Amino acid sequence: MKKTNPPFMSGVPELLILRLLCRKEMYGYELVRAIRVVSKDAFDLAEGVVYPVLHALEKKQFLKAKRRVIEGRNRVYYTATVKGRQRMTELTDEWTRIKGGIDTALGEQHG
Amino acid sequence: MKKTNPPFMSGVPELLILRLLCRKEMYGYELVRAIRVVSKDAFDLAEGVVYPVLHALEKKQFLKAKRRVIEGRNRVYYTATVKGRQRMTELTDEWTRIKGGIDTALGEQHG
DNA sequence: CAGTCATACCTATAACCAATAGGTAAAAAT
DNA sequence: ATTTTTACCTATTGGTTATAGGTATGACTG
Repeated sequence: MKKTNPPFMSGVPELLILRLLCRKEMYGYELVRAIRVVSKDAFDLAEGVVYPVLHALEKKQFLKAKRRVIEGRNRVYYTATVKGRQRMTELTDEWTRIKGGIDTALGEQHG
Repeated sequence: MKKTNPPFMSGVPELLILRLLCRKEMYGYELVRAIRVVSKDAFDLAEGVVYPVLHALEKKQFLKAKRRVIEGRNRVYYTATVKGRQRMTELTDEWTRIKGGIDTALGEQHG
């Protein structure tokens, strides 16, 4: 009994990651913690979620990766590309649209 | 190039259908149109989406089905069961939680 | 200095579910 | 007569989250 694809989560990792990487460059392990922080613990995305998303976004050229060694640690820093910023805007707009649709539908219920 | 799994749509059909069927009984074809109406055209779920969800929800005993012939037409009317209402509440709460998480994260960006 | 914890990366697989693209049948409208 | 609308259905695809592992190194702790 594995609980995958929980409701309302599709697109969320991508949006959060893109959003953070539009602000500043970050590495995967850092993103995992940042997502907890900026969502005030609403989301706790495991590394197994974050890393594959990073690789997919890089493949789609939404992100650019740079390998660096910092304090003896090997890190892969990611930044959003121009395409990535566009994608982020699209996703944000889509989020607004869908949020509006759901809240409209829920509100209608007692109308 | 088929566009499945669009962002932010997971759980949405289930929530909308449960919500509508908690109000009053409806049949599938009616639900398809009702979803457009209550969401003010934000969502246009095809029959191929709605019917499988109805069957899944009935199987999980969230819905009860009644076959009826009305005006010479064969219809399958669905209503939410007690379990279905509980599920609807859970889903609504989860929606609120996740919406809050995303909006918090998006808001944090310029903080 | 051995063992554990934290950092930092990774992948394979499962499970789920929305979307597409069909198909059937009968009534109503043109 | 033909097309449109009503009303039901299913098989398949595809994308993506979640889980559950695995590897390696540095830092802390007893």
